[in-house]
Amino acid sequence: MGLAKTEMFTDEQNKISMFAKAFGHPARVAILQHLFKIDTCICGDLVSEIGLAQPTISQHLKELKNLGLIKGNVEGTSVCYCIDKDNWSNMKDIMAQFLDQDISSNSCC
Amino acid sequence: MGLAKTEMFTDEQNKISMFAKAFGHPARVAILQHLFKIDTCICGDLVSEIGLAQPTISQHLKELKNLGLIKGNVEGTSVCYCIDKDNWSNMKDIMAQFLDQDISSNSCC
DNA sequence: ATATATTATCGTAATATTGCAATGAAACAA
DNA sequence: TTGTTTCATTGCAATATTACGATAATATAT
Repeated sequence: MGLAKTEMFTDEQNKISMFAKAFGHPARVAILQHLFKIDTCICGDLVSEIGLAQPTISQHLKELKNLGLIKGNVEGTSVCYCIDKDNWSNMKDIMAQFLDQDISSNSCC
Repeated sequence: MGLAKTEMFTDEQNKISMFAKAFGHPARVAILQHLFKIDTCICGDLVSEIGLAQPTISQHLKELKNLGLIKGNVEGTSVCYCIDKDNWSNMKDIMAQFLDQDISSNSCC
């Protein structure tokens, strides 16, 4: 069906999977890494940096923006995209809670 | 196209996105959380715990197993699934490197 | 006004993902 | 053997994702 049954899961589980889905494409990982690296960015840079077509990059940026992980300011004819620090930090806490679960030693495998 | 152009990205970027994709569905998040919680598990438990049909759970388990995040031992008629601790730890390091990037303060937004 | 530059949106094609009913495979019990 | 239990696999339908050409929208420059 291609449709996740989100209503049967907790808000936390849905939130984790939504953030994870955003990182589930190497282009978005590359975009975020580049935004961290230069800390100020316009989309044109990304198109030449990443190697995908401009509409494709624009679409990936839109997804990251909808999730709140980045924000963009219009500056003349171009748009300046950056990491949204507060939301990134918040996301990191949620993901860390999931990734850093303790593993006890009485495993059967 | 639905096809990610993995060849234009680094191994690290592809690895991050592959792990993230595994966490990109709430059912797999729930499965992993449950495996952490009880530390010994058979698939039957998960079907009643999660609420999806048995073939669906089995498919999600297969994906997690293929990535190496969990492993399964056959025990009579049932299969015992657990977290693969070494691989989980390794994945955590890779994800942390991505999530914990420093944000300098000369942002434009 | 016209041209240029930059980004967003639309439309479409190709592929991937999700979910489940039906069925298969393997181990065990009676 | 025959049935039961448990999990995997197959096959299919519905939806989502990815990518990009064409085009629109906006701001700036000449």
